[in-house]
Amino acid sequence: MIALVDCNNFYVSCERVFQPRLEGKPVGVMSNNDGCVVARSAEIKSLGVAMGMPAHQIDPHIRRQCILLSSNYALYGDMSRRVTDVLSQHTPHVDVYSIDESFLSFEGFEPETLTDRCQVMRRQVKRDTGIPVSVGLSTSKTLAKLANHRAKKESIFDGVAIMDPGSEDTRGYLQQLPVNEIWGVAGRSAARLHTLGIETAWQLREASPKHLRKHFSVVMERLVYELRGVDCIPLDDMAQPKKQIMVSRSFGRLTQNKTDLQEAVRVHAARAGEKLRKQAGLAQAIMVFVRTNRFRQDLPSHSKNVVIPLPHATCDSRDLIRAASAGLEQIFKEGIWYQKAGIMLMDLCDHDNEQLGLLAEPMSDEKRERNEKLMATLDKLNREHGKNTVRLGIPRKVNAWELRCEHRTPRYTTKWDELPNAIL
DNA sequence: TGGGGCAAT
DNA sequence: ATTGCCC
Repeated sequence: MIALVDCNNFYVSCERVFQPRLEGKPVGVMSNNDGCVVARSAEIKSLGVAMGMPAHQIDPHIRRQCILLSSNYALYGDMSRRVTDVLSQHTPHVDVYSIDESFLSFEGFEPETLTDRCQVMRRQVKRDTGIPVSVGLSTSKTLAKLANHRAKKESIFDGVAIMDPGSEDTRGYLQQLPVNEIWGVAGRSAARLHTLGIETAWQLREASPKHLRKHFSVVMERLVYELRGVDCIPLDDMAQPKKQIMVSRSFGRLTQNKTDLQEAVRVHAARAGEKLRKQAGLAQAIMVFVRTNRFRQDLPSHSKNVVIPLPHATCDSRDLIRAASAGLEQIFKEGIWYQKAGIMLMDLCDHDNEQLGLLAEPMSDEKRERNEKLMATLDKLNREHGKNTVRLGIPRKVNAWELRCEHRTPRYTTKWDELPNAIL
């Protein structure tokens, strides 16, 4: 059996742990740059604030009743780790799927005991971390996800729902469920399914996998089996090293300033290097891209990218920064109002599969070892003493590309000087 | 008016 | 290489 544990309104719940006065109020958390609403309390949902809605599009009358917070990823990341720690006490197989969702394998456990077991787990998460979670149980990840959805929606389940793939109850549920509510089926795919006469989850389950593979892809074929209760996506599938690594940010405000873009690209390249070293990989190319704000039709639009091959496969931030800066030189244009810059590491490989370019001279083992040691030390310092303890090149304190986050709460759990204050 | 990743084309 | 799609 597989359990999907999903935190309820996760970012909002994290904020409420440290600000209980937010309980019962319409609270939303916005994406980076205070752009869109990405987490909503039940109360703000019933005011009609939709998921992903741009904050500035909320009706001013509604907006006045809401509390909208900037994202506080330091807090959410730490709370997420605490939740995962509790889950790990209940089964050795925890696969973290996203910041607020984990798949747990309960293989070998008695299925009859699982609902009770998960109730205990759920209460412990609430008691130890303050975060409310819901649990869906079934034999495939897709059904576990649907069971989780029911655990949230139908109060009879008290937060833990189990779906037997062969039961009448499951059949009835799937028969009334529109395909677009299945995990992995959204607008476009749903519309195409409709043209094949498939409107409900049950019809998809009963369809021919081969037929669907022809019209869609292996992903949709798998989904049919998943709906039948056959688990097709192995847990460690998600722990595989990434094939590409991207770091990009919109700027806090538009900028024409080349220095802003240079700094942003350097910081992004360094961050990407960190991610790359974490998965013990090497990159063989890096792409740099810049673009204007697509929504500003009053300004000239401009979007450009360039791929820079790296002379040798590397995870050294200095190499990545150098290449990224060279790339920016090629695509930067004066007089353009830029909104976003980013880099993508491509052609990733591991240390054993490094291919030498035709013209590349192999680096001496001694030199390579010194470089690796330097990067390892850099990562360790930033890990143990907080990020930005050591950085390559020093960005200016005030710049246009720093994110907007005017309503961010304190980083209660990760910064000594932002601890919650118990003295009134 | 977000960020990240993958697979199909 | 680029685009579309998904969360």
